[in-house]
Amino acid sequence: MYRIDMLSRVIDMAVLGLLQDQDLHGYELRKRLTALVGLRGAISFGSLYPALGRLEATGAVKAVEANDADRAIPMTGSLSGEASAFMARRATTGRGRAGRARKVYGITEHGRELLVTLLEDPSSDDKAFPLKVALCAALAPPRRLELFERRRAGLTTQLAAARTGKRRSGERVDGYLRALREHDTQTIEHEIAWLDGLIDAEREHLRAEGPVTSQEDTTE
Amino acid sequence: MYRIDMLSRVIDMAVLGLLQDQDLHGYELRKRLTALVGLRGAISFGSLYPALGRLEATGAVKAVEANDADRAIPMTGSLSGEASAFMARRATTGRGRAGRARKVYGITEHGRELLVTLLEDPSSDDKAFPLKVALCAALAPPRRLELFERRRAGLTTQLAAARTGKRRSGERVDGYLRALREHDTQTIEHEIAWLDGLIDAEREHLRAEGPVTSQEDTTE
DNA sequence: GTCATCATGTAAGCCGTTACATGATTGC
DNA sequence: GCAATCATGTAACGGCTTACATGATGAC
Repeated sequence: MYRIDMLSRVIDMAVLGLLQDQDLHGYELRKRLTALVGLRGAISFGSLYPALGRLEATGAVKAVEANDADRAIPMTGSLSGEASAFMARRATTGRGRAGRARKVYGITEHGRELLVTLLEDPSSDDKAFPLKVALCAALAPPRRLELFERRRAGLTTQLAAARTGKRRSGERVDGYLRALREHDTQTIEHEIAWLDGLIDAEREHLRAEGPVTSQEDTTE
Repeated sequence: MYRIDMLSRVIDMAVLGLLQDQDLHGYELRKRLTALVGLRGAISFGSLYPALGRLEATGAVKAVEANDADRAIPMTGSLSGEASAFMARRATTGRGRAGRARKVYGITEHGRELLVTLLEDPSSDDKAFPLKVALCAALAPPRRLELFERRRAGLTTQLAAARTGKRRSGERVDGYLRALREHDTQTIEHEIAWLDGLIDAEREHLRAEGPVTSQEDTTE
């Protein structure tokens, strides 16, 4: 069902995450994507459009006709509400919208499941962790907690390795390298502290909201 | 002279940086490289050997015959000193060393110049900044200071953009995304503070060591 | 009338990883 | 004799960026 060959495709995760909130077309999607991952490299059309094609081919998203009342599609220039289906070329529906015919995508049920699968996959944690945090509201609370704890464990290991692996072989270490390593260590410690905050809040929430006590939690 | 098409090749910079200290063969180089960039993704042979080939072809490095007294080549199992040239196959020079014939590389004068060019190139700052810090001892003090200040300016811009660009269009922002952004902001602020320390130390050093006062500084 | 912005796509190329091919030596 | 480590390379493939191709519309 879910093509294994497209797991760990970070862009797919981001696209599904955005479409989960509302239907969007490619151009708008790219703007949101850039805002989402922002600092760590904006994505380009050359990877976005093929990604949308892939997701459509596997049935994770599908083209929709922009007129459902609740899932508002922003018109990039604002538009009232009754945008009829074929406003594409020279239409000037409502208050005029420009450019080529847009293709608006919506997420499918399959897409929602795929998103969860992608978010839960531990092998993509390293490359995609910040994105996963941004989208983790889509996860079941226990899975979310696991995500945070997995990351915390990984960082702890890194920290231990950094501290143990001192002074190996003929490695020259000048002041700049030492300063860099020191800063790296502090950055990791800072992230661990941040994660501890998230983990605490998450556990609090689990205790308050869902005292399930039985199985159901150890599924999968 | 310096092929423009190979600028911003991060691996080249790292290799040159390591060979600058001592002659090394590929296998050993990879271990050091992994220790150097460590956390942010270990490099593989599949990219290292071609990189060495490229650098050799352009004359930035050249194969050497491992016997200069001062530029000791670590034998991965320790070896005294008189490692003769053709100890390759079944030789057992000194105290036996295993495996295939090793190819030991040394940096050339051209390679040293290339390294400086690579380190000074602002366009590779983003991808390679930590590496540049690790190797920045090779830079002239004023260039080093520029590197730090350039980075600081970049981070400041990012921070400003993050603060200004709040609440755009129909963007949904949940608690997790907010927490992520908050953490990102703090991480950037932390790096700026760290850079301020480096910059101060650098300026101090410049004032004490080299009060040149004249030109010479504004060269290129 | 032409520039910027909106909008979608394709093709070429870069850079990197994984997997493969090869082979010697040391230690169990 | 078998696995692990040392050691060097090549080939296939993946995913992303750049550049190109196309085209409509609104603002100046």
